[in-house]
Amino acid sequence: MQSTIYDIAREAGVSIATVSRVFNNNPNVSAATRERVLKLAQEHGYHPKAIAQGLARRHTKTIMALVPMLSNYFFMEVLAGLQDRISDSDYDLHIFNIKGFTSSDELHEQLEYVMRKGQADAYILISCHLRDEQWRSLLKKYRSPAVLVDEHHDAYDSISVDSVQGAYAATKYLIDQGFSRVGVIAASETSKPIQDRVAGYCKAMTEAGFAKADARIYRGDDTYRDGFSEMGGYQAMCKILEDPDGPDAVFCTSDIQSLGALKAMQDVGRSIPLVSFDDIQIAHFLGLTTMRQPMYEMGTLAIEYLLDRLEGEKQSPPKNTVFLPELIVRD
Amino acid sequence: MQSTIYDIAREAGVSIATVSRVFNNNPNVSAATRERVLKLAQEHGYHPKAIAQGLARRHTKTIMALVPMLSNYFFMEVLAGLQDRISDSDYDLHIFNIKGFTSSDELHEQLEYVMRKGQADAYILISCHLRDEQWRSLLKKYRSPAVLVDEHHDAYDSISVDSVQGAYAATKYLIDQGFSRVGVIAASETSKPIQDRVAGYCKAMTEAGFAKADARIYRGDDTYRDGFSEMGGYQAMCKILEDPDGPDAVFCTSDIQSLGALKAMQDVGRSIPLVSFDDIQIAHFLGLTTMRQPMYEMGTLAIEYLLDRLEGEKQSPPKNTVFLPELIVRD
DNA sequence: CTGAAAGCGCTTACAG
DNA sequence: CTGAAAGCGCTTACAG
Repeated sequence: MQSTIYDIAREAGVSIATVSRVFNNNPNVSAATRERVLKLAQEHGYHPKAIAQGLARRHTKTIMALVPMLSNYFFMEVLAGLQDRISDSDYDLHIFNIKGFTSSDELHEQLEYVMRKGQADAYILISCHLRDEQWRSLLKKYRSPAVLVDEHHDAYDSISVDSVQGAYAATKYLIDQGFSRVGVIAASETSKPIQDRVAGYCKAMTEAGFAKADARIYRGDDTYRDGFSEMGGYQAMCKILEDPDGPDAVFCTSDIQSLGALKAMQDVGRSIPLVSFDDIQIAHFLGLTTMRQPMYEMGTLAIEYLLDRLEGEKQSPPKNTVFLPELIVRD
Repeated sequence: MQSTIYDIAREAGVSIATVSRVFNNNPNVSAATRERVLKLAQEHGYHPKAIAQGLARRHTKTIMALVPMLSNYFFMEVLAGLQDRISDSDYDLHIFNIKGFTSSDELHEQLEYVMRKGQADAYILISCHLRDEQWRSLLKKYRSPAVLVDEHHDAYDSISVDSVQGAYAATKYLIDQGFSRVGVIAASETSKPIQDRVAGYCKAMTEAGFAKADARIYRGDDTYRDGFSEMGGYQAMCKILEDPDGPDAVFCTSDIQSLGALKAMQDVGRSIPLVSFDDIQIAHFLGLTTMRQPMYEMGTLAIEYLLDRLEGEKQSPPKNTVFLPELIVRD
């Protein structure tokens, strides 16, 4: 068995309180006994167990990021910000992947499942979209600090991007270039970001004087990752290319879908102007024109919000930051 | 404060042992009191804290995946396998991102830092490369089950890919096509997979009768992610394109570098045949010919190995699986 | 079917 | 500078 604080204390001829003190850098330990304890610990490979410390201290010095689709490029960029910012603190970041769910009720349930175990001092909920009453019920049960990323709710600290405005700007950009049949590659209708981006597209179209009937909305398979996938974009673009009355320019709801769309165009040897959304790393190398989300900054900000709740003003009203996506022109 | 088992017990008029039993699905509880307890728990939002359970039970029902570069496409595919396989068990997966390190000593230290806290019952160490004595010293201190993925050591369960053979096959494929100046886009010389892949390349070259001097090795910036980056591949390809005596075909050590290389070729309007390594998701949509690593399978297998240690034969000798990469021809 | 009690491995006033 | 003791929130034989 791994040795415990008792083993070390016994061998060092001190009480467990003293051993605890040296590991907590309490100055009230003589240099001699500190050294003796440390040496013994080294020999035994002893270190206080986080679980026991957590119980005794009533906090774990851990922040947990909950994310539905870990294998998502958006998340990875947010994560970079999370990591960089948290490494300045004395908290550790644990990442937990929410299993597949088919309804917001299931998501709600799974969020509860992990939060109620109380494994972390605070939570970062990334790309989790719930209904108002679900957010409220969650808040009522678990009062550990939580920040929402890529989602907005008054009762929580939150950091999101204005998808409607972003999609609006992207579409308008295309319209202003003179394209008269701008289409959109969307994905699952149940996805909130998709709803917003389609809404932004429609808004720009309407404002430019197009009729409702002029809306050209295309979707590929949206069972996998809500359609935020290469294949989703590929299939949607295939439909576009087959459509004799199809778009002469396209707004695509994510970079990863654009990769698929690009391949579809390449396969048939045609090219349609495309504006995308996200600006993940590969976008630069794909030469994608896209609406940039400040993913890294969203990550650092999320940690700052949480650290503030944890160590600063715990009771201040929720802070909601909404970023405006920025058009990055390439190609 | 969150309510505890004592609150529920008191209100239900039972002992904490009984409350514990209902949450552990112990059949020795009358339906009536089970219901009463559950109802009260529901009202209070009570659930046993994982941390207290862990201490009392002496295990956490948690497996932790340690990975140096979370934002790595290779890891994401492994992760998918991890997730799918673990969801059949009653273990949870926590992911911990090892902070940046510049030497294997630092990596070693950081691995120790997290493992010694004993937060999980078992560990999956992904793409962690240490020296023999470092692996042994780690093993000596922490006897929780651990499996190595993308790394090999006799003393541990491990799952890896034969990079030398993979690179050899890729290079030979190019040589067999009649190219006489096959080059390689490598990355950091300190990276073990890179060393192996360059070795495989050299082996194929030598075997085909080329002299040592014929080896054409190119590298871009390798400070970021050991050179496993779009930019690394981009820069290396730029050098190739500028070299009048440059390669007429290239083996590239990873798909992500190939993306950069592709862009470099596109920028100058030239194209050189490329064989890559990994077969991450985007490879298909990029039309990359590549040596496929069975990343998903590596993930599922890793969980199986661990579950076996945890619940099956704890003392059997280490199992080492080495996959052979498979050539996927595209383009 | 249920409870009292010991124990998991720590931390932290409190007293000296 | 150090120790005895209570407590963190649970589980689990043991006894009934």
